[in-house]
Amino acid sequence: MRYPAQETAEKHDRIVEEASRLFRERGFENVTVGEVMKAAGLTHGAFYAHFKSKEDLQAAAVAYGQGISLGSVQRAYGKKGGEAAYAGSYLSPKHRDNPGDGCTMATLAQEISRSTPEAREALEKGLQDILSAMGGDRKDAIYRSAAMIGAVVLARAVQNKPFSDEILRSVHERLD
Amino acid sequence: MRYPAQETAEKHDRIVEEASRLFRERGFENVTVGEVMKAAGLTHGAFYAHFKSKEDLQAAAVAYGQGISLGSVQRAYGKKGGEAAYAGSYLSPKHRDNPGDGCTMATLAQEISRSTPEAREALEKGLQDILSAMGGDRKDAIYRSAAMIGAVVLARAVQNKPFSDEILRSVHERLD
DNA sequence: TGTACATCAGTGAACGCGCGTTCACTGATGTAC
DNA sequence: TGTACATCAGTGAACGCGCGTTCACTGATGTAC
Repeated sequence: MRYPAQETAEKHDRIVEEASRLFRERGFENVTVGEVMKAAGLTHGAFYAHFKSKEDLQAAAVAYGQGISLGSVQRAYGKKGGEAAYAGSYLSPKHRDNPGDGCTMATLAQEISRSTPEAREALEKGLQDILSAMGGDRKDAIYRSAAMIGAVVLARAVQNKPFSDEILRSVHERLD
Repeated sequence: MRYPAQETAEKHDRIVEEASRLFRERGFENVTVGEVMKAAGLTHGAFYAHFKSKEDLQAAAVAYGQGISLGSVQRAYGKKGGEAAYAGSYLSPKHRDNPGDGCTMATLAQEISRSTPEAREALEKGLQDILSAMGGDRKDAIYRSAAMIGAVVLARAVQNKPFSDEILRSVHERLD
């Protein structure tokens, strides 16, 4: 049956949000369309009323995730000492241990670099926006971003907790 | 039929080498067992005479790839000015454009962090060995590694060539 | 303002394809005596 | 040193499962007149 336009739009957003979270938690390839729809409170068949394909959803989910990240950067950099505060939270055990709520680039960048132009475009635009929001010297913003992302990627790959903590701390110290 | 033991061992090595290359090029999930075996000059059925499962191969391929990386670090850091030379080649367009011949962590770390304990262990051991081979201050080695890996990950995700080059250059400058 | 009808999000069964894995079979190797 | 036999890497067909996608159908919404 047909549903009110506003409800449909809300469901659409919910699909993107849940997809973004699930993809960051477990990777695009390891999440099924059915799981995303179930998380959004719908059945899998309805998916194609909202998106052309799973890859289409990926691009939307990446754009959404990058938007969230941009918001975090803007909020942190809005206050003084924001640069250090942002590095502190980015390089925290909390961020490392909760990829589903964290930076899209630190969870999906490698997968996305082998994915569609649309998904890559969404990541790229998000990164440019984030670098702008960081302000200051652009080279410095790039370099801080690379170091933070690399640190979280390595800290998540490593199984030994003290070693993982050491990675976060070592990079954090250098960025202060 | 049965084959000479030495030939079998050579084929085993070839499977691991080709797998490592293919996984780095296209990701573990996007490479089939059949493709790996074909690249090694065999048919897919023989795979299970060499490995228990595809995941088992992944761990072996990661260990192999990390071994190659360790060799590169040892060779570079053996000469004076090795630290800068290593950063220069790691952050080169050539490395960015040839993931199949490059650093395993810069291509597969995110996928591996969601994979088996064996694959993660192989990555972790490789990283520890590399940090040791870099010598000097350990915090510095960790921080340089994170920045270099993050830079290559971002440079590969980005589609705009000048932007991608800018990422490599910006991080390179800070590490000199 | 009311009525007729086209639209379309959602359901759940079904399809089809790809891929990891298994299996029966082969025949040279390598070992036991 | 020769002979019998067990081993086992390799082949290629087949299996089975999961997942993305399609499809017939439903029925309330929203629009045209």
